Amino acid sequence: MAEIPKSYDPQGVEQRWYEQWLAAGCFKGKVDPSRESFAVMIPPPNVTGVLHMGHLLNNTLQDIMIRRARQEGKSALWLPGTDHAGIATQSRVEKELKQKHGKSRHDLGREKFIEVASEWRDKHGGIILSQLQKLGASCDWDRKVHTLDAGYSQAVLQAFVTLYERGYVYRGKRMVNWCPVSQTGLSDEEVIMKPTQGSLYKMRYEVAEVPGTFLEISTTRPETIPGDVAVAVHPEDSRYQHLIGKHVWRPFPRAQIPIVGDTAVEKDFGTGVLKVTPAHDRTDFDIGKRHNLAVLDVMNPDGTMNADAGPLAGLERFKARTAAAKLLEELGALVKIEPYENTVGYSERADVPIEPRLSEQWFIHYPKIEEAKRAVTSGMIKFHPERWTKTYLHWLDNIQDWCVSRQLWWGHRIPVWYRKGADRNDAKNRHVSLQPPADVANWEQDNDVLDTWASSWLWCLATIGWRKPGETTDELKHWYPTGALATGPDIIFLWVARMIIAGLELHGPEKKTLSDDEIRARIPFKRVYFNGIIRDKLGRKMSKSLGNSPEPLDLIAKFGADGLRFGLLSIAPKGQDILFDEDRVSQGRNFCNKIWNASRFRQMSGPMFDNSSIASIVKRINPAQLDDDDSAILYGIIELSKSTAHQLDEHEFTAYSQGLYSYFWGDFCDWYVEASKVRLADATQRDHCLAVQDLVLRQFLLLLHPIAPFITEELWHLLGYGKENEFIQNQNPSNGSHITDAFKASSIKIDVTKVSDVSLLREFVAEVRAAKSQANQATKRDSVITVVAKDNKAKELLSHNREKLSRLAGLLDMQFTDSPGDRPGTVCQLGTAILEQSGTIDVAGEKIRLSKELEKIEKAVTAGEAKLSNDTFVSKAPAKILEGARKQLTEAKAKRDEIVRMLKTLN
RNA sequence: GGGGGUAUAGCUCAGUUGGUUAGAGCGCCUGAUUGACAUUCAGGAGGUCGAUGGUUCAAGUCCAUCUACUCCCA
Repeated sequence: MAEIPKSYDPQGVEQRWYEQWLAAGCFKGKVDPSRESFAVMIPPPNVTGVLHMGHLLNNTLQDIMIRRARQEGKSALWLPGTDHAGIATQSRVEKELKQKHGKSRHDLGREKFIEVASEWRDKHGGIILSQLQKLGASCDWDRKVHTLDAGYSQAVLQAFVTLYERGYVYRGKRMVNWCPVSQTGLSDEEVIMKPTQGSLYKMRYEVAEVPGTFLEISTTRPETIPGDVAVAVHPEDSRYQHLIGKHVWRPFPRAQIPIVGDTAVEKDFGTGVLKVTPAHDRTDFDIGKRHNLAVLDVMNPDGTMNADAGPLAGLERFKARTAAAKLLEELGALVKIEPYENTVGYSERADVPIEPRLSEQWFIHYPKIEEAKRAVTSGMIKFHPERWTKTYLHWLDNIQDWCVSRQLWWGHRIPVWYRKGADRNDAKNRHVSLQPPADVANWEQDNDVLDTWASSWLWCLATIGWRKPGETTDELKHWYPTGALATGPDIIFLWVARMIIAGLELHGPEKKTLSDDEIRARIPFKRVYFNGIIRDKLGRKMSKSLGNSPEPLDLIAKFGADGLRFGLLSIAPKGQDILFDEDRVSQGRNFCNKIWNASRFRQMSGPMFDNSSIASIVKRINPAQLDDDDSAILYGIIELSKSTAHQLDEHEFTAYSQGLYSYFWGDFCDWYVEASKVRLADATQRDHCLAVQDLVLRQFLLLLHPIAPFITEELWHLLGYGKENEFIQNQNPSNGSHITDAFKASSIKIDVTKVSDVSLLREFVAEVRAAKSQANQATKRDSVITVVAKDNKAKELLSHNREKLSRLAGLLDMQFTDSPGDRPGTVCQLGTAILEQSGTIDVAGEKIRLSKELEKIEKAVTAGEAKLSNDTFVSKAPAKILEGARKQLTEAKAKRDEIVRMLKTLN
C-alpha cells in the first residue's frame, strides 16, 4: 500500500477517480427488474445558464441520494439533460446577431435562425453539465437528453395533440401577459409581481349631459386614455348612481364615452370611478364584455403607441405616459399627480413590465386537478419540507388555464395547420397532428411554438422513452415513477405541479378519473425535496449584477469537491434559505483533512492486515481485550449507522452531515484515537486495537461516501477495504445490522453500560484539564492529582483506566485518598480531583471565578430543591426524570459544598 | 388583502413526539506543539432562546396575541 501524504490534496484524487468511475461504467443506469429501481431526473438547466451556487447544492443533494441508493444495491439512474429555454435562448441569440452582424431574426428567416440558435446551443449548452462533473455528479452521461431532441420533441407534440383530442386544449382570443421586449405572450407563472414606484394621476372627465359636472378618476396609466371606451361606477354608489347611462368626455382623442354601472368597481378605492380600457387591463376587459363595449387597442406589440392613440401615436409606452400627463394638464383635466407604489407584473426573462394584451393564443385547461391534489395529500407523493404542500394545494385550488403558445421561433412548433384563408377558430379548418395534412399546400402551419414548460413538464416521462399515452417500454416500466426530485421551491408551479398533472393525464390510457392505485402508477416521482435558495451573507439573492456569487469552480479548486459538498450540506437546513459563508466550506475542507490524517495515523500505527471484509476485520478483534472505549466507539458507529439511515430516509441532510462530523472528530479522533495510543504502544494489544479502528473507519467511510465520494473512495482503497476494480459504491453501509451480525457470529458482546462509563471518564478528563489550565499547568504531562472517588465503582473505573487518563489529562501520577483535607479540588461525577499546585495561584482571580461559579450552582440547587419539594412534580413526573432530578440535585449540592470549601481554603 | 417562513452566543446556524445545568462551527482570549493533522490540540469568556400572556409538575419546544425581517399568491 502506498504511503499516505501528510495533507489531503483533492485535485489529483478527484480527477483520477472520476475518470475511473466513468471508465468502469459506475454511473450507468441499467434496467434490472430483479432489483428495486431508484431514478432521479436532474432539473434540466437552461442552455443559457451558468453554473451557480444553487446548482451546486441541488446537485449535491441528488448525488447523495443516488449514491446512497447505489450502495444499498438498488438499480439506480441519475439522468442528466438540458432545457432549450425558449425565450432566454432566443433573446440571447438575437442579441448576438444584432451585435455581431446587425441583423434581426427576420433577416435570417425561420429556418436559418433555428440553425444559428442550434449552433449556439451546441456550443454553450453543455457547459453546466460538464462543470457538474467537477463536483462529482454521478449522472449517466450517455443518457443526456435535451428537450429539442427528436424523440423528446415527438413526445412534446404528441402530448399537445393528445390533450387536444381529449378536449383540454383550445384556441382563443384572451387577455394574456404580453412581453413587449420578447414580443410574446407569457403564462401567469412567468410574470413576477414587483412593487414599483410610480405616480397616481388624478384627473377629471366632464359629464357630457351635465356641463360643469366632472367625474374625478385616478389612474396609474394615463397613456391608455385613448383606449378608454367607458367609465364605470358601482351601481349602488349613491354618489354616481344617477349618472349611469349618461356620458363623459374622454379628453383625448376627444369623444363621448358612456358611464356604466358595474359591481367590479370598488366603491372605496380612490374616487370610486374607474376608467374602462378593455384592451389594456384584465378587469376592464371583463367589464367591457359585460357591457358590450368595444375593445380599442392603442398599442403596438413592441410597446409603442399605435395610430389609434391619437396625439400619443408613435411614442414608446413610458414616454407616452409623461406625454399624456402633460396633455391632460394643457386640457385642464389634470387634478394632481401623487407618488404611488403599486404592484406591477414584470416579464421574468426580459425584466420589463408586461402589458395585458388581447391576442389569439393556445390554452391548456389542466386535467386531473383532483387527482393531483390527492396524490400529495394522501402521501403518495411526499414533499420535504411538508409545508410546501399548502402552497401547492393553494395553486391547484385557484388554477387558471395555461397559455402555452409563444410567439417565438426557438422551440417546439405548434403541430396545428390551418386551411389557407379559412376561419382559424373553426375546428373544421384545423389539422392537429404530428403529421402535416396530405395536401399541405392548401394549409399553413401555426407560427408559434410551445412554452418551454410545456416540454419540461414531460421530463420524467419523455427522458425514458415515453412517446405516446398507453404505450410503454421496459425503461418506463422500470424507472417510472422516479424515486425523488430535488429542486427549488421557486418552480413548484412552473414545473413540479405540472409534471404531476402531466404524469396523471398522459401516462396510461385515457381515464376521466383515477383510483389511488392508478395515481400511484402515474405520478412522476414519490418524493420531492425542496432545497433552499442560496443567498449571500447579507441575505441577498446571488446574482451576476451584484457580483456576490462566488465562482463555483474556484470554490472546488480551493476547498476540494468533497469539502465544498460537505460545507454546503452543513449549511443547508431543511428547505430553508441559506446564507452562504465561505467559512463553512472551509470547515468541510478541514473535515476532509481530518479524515485523511486519521487514516494516515492508522497506517502509521501498525501493519495493515486483511481488511477485505467485515468478517476478516472482526476476526481480529479479541473479545478478551475489548475495553470500555472499544465498546463505546463500536456502539457509537452502530448507532451512527442507524441514525444515518433514518436521516437519509427523511431527507434530513444537515443532521446527517453533523452526525458524521461530531462522531468522527469528537468521539473517534479526539477521544478514542488519543486514548488508544497507550494500547498501540503495547505489542500485545496493538493488533486488537487496530482492528477496532479498521472497523470503525470502514463503516465511517461507507456512511460518508454519498457526501464525499472522492476522499472516501481513495481511502477505501488506501486502507485496503476494496480491491483495485471494486468500488465503494457497491458496498452497503446498511443501518449497522451487518456489524452486529458479525459480532454475534464472533461472540463479541458490546456492553452498552460502557458508553456511560466512557462519558464519565471524558467528563473527568475535561475537568482535570480545566483545573490544570486554571493553574497554568496547561497540557504539560507532569501534573499530580489526588482523587476522592465517589464510591468503589468510581475508584475502580478510574484506576482501571489509569494509564489512559494519565495520557489524556497529562498526569504524572494519580493517587486516591478518602478525604480532601483543606486542598482545593474539582468536582466530577466520579468524585473530587485535587490538583497538586506547582506554583503560586492567583488568589484574587480564583476567588472571582469561584464566586461566579458558586452563584450559578446555588441557583441550580435552589431550583432543584423547589422542584423536588413540589408534590405534583414528584407524583406526576416519570420515574426516569425524577431520578435524574434527584441525582442532579445531589451533584449540585456536592459541587456547591466543594466550591464553598475551596473558597475557604483561599481565605 | 390572503398564505408561508424566520427570530437561540459577536457572526452563521443545530436543537423532530415538552423532561437533567440550551449545543456546534467561526471569531475572540489563554495555553500547547519534535513522530496523524496549525486545514491541529487543550481550556476559557460569551445566551432572561424576539415580546407578552396561557396550558402543564415541567416550555427554546405546545397555544394565543403582538413586533421585526423575509418569501409566495392576489
